[in-house]
Amino acid sequence: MRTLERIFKALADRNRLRILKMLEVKPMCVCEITAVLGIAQPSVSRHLCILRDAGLLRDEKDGVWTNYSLARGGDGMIDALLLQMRKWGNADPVVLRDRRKAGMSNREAICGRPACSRSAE
Amino acid sequence: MRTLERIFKALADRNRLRILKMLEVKPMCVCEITAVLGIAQPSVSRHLCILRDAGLLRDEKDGVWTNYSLARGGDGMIDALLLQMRKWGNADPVVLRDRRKAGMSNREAICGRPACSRSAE
DNA sequence: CTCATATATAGCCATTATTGTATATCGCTA
DNA sequence: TAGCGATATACAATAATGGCTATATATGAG
Repeated sequence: MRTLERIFKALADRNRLRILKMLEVKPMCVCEITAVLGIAQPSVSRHLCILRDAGLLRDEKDGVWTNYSLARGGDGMIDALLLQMRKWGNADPVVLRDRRKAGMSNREAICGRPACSRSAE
Repeated sequence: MRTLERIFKALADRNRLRILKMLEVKPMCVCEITAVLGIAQPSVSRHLCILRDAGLLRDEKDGVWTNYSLARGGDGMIDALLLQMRKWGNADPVVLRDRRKAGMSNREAICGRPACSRSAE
């Protein structure tokens, strides 16, 4: 019950839904998600934290970056919910725009300023 | 997106989840639900309103009473969600207790005081 | 070591959500 | 019509949420 409530609380926010819908396409790092959402980075960090704590996302550190992706293969409840979610909201203009933005601006385009020396990637 | 958010917001509350889980067993009127939840009646009314506006419940007036039941046969999204919900939280102690209470105390037992003249039912 | 960058945390503020009390509304019965 | 009970609405107080700014942490480069 506590778990169920936490999951639904995590889903009960417009920006967090946007995050989930864009992560359905591909894993993304915090700076990419921040660029798409257009809100402050700390806000994004907190949203990601809430989604992760609810079990909906997993994070994987990759050097300086933290990549977030949809959780899978864990709790059956989460899997079922994420599977359902994939069917919903795909025609929403905001989701479409976010995905377009996410597709265009990959990490290099966002964080890849000269001073960042991201050439190793 | 707006719809999705409203649905999840409706589900993101402990007492509203309790309401849904007890309505999975049988339709109930407001006074029955109030007796089970143990919170003030206006609060219950408000919760029911939120769940109904999200499309999760439907209400049906029956004389003095308003019976609430799970929505069905309407939006595919709601149906799928309610179907999933039936699988979750059934072992939760709170859900079990609520259902036991709901089963024992039918409307007559709750509202059926002598002055209420519920003999017609 | 020092700096720059990516991400997380802390603190504060504005908004929203939840609750209870009081009151209004509606339906039934006498 | 008067009265009672079931439900809904109004309102005020408190709590929770989401956003931003500032700062801390961590990782890699030089």
